[in-house]
Parts: sequence; structure tokens; C-alpha cells
Amino acid sequence: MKKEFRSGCPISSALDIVGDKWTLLIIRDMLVKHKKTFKAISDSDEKIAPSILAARLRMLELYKLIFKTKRIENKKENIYLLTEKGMGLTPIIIEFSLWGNSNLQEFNDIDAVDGLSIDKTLIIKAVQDSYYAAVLSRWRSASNIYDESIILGD
Amino acid sequence: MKKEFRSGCPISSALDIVGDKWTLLIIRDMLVKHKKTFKAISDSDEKIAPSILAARLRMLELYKLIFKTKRIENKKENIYLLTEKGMGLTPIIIEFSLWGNSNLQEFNDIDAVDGLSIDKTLIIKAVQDSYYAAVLSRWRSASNIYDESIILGD
DNA sequence: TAATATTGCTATTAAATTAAAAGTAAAAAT
DNA sequence: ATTTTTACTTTTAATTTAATAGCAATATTA
Repeated sequence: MKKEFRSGCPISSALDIVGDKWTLLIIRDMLVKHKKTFKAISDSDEKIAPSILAARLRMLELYKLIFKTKRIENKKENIYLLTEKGMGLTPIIIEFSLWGNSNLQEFNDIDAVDGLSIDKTLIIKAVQDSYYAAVLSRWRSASNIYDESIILGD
Repeated sequence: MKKEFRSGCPISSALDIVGDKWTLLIIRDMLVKHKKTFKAISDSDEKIAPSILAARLRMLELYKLIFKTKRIENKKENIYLLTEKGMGLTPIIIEFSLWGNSNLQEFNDIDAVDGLSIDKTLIIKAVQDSYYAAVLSRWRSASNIYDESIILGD
């Protein structure tokens, strides 16, 4: 658990884990779109192949950016949730969104991102709070099970 | 100039350009380490292959994140400089550095990053100002030439 | 209860990308 | 004039990605 890193540089090391075309999109789906299952993530606009998604989820679990659980009533479906480490990527996701929005309009039709004029730290906090309230609050460590019977929005 | 983007999502579009293991490291070398030549970037800790570096520089120029120039006195050596779009990646670089530093210590020996306790926006401004003063200030658009005869630190 | 559909993958194969190494031409330095 | 440096390109091999099909377990529907 050492040779997969090209150097001791924190930027380089972060890129060794999330530096590819798919990993941060999976995090975006979970964090911003509140997706929790293999199927839901598979159905994104960008059409990730199942083999790649499976490999990435395995790797994200290995580095503890996500963890896997189940609903009480469903033995089959896996529920993927972000850990603190994973939620810590929020600022990176936000900065990518801001940069893409400001710098790529001449090359691609970029979807409008609303609320970009608000202060960045507020956006980051809002995204994290929303993920916590809408998704993570249903996680009960007592039984290591994801319990959607707690009725909340989403 | 449209089909290289997977969707209209700004995050996805940003990743279509800088979402790989090398591109942001090249930007780091230029922005933080003030590297300006093919050779200097080749000599980084992470040992990028010349074929990949050449391809990335070409692509960064295409998307106007960098531009290429020469010194008055050297006909051979190319000088690569960041544009505004390229410098706009500073917050992303900083966030990667902070995240890597806080979250990967258990997997890799991460180099100490000094001054992390300072406010983020100050770090971002400091990095950008430093790049401007130490590197970009020598760019004279009159002759489209990089002029190092302006004596400044670095 | 039986048939059908869904989910979460794995397996397979083809295509594309990356990595490593060597080579080259022009210019710079000695 | 010779050697070295720079900025690449070329080549080939290895790895990764992409697309598709398949499959077992579970869940849903009839």
C-alpha cells in the first residue's frame, strides 16, 4: 500500500485516487444527486460502463471514501454512502463546477448552474448539509443498515 | 468541437479536459513551481513520459489554458505560460492539495504542505499573484516574446 | 405459486490510451 | 568543429477503457 502513489505530493496523491474521468462523477452523483445504488449511478447522463463503475466503487471503498450497506427490507440492493473523507471532496466538486461553468462555454453548451453568485463556502456547506440530512441521516450504525423508514424529503 | 464532451454538466465537461492523472500535475508545475519548459516539466518527481507531455501541452494550448512563446535570445526552447483560464484552475489545485493532505496520510507519506492554516482564499490569491509577478510579468505582447531580462526574483 | 423483471454485478472482447524507450533534427554551448 | 541540449516524434508493448453480453440472486407481478 505505497507503490500506487507516484510521489509524496498531496496533489499528485489525490490525483492517483480521484484523477480520472469517472471517479469524481460518481461522487457528484452521490453527493449532489443523492444517488445511492449501482443502478441509479449507471443511469447518469454520461453512461458509465458497469465494469468501470464496479471497479471504481471497489476502489472508493478501499480508500474509505464510500461504504456499502443494505436496506433492512431489501437483501439484494446495495446502498453506497459517502464517508467523511468522501464528503470532503465537496470543495473540489464545487470548484470544478465553477471552473467549467466560467471557462468552457466556448467549447461546449454548459448547463446553467444556479446560485453560483452565492459565496462558495456557503454552497459547500449547503451541499454537505443536504447530503447529510437527505441521505446519511438514515444510516443507523446499531445494525449497520440503511433505514429509509425515517420519513424525510427526497 | 462538441462530441468530446460527455454531457452539458460543467463538472463532467471540466473533467473531460483536466480529468486525468497528468494534466493537473503539469498545471501544478507551471503554477506552483514556476516551470516553463518541456525539459523542466519532464524533470518532475512523477516522471511523465515525453509523448504524454507533448500530447497534453498540445491539448492545453487547444483549450487555451496555456500558450507557447520563446525568449528573444533562444530560438529553440519553447516557453509555456498559463493563460487566465489556466490560472483559474488555482482553486482546484489548492483544494486537491488540502484534501490529499488531510485524507491520504494513512495510505501514503504525504509531504508537509506549509501554511495550510491560512485562509484558503488568501492562499489562492498568493499563488496567483506569485505566478503573475515571477513568470507572467516577463511576457511582452508587443513582440510576443518572453523577456527574462526584466530582473526580478525566481 | 409461477413467471417475469430487476439488480448488481462478472466475463469477454475490441478499441483506445498510456508507458517506456529509442531516435532525430535543430539549435546552443563548448 | 564537436558535443550537448532541447523538444519533441516514433515505435512498440502494456494497461486501461468501452461496449456488450451474460448470469445468479432477489424482488415483483400475474
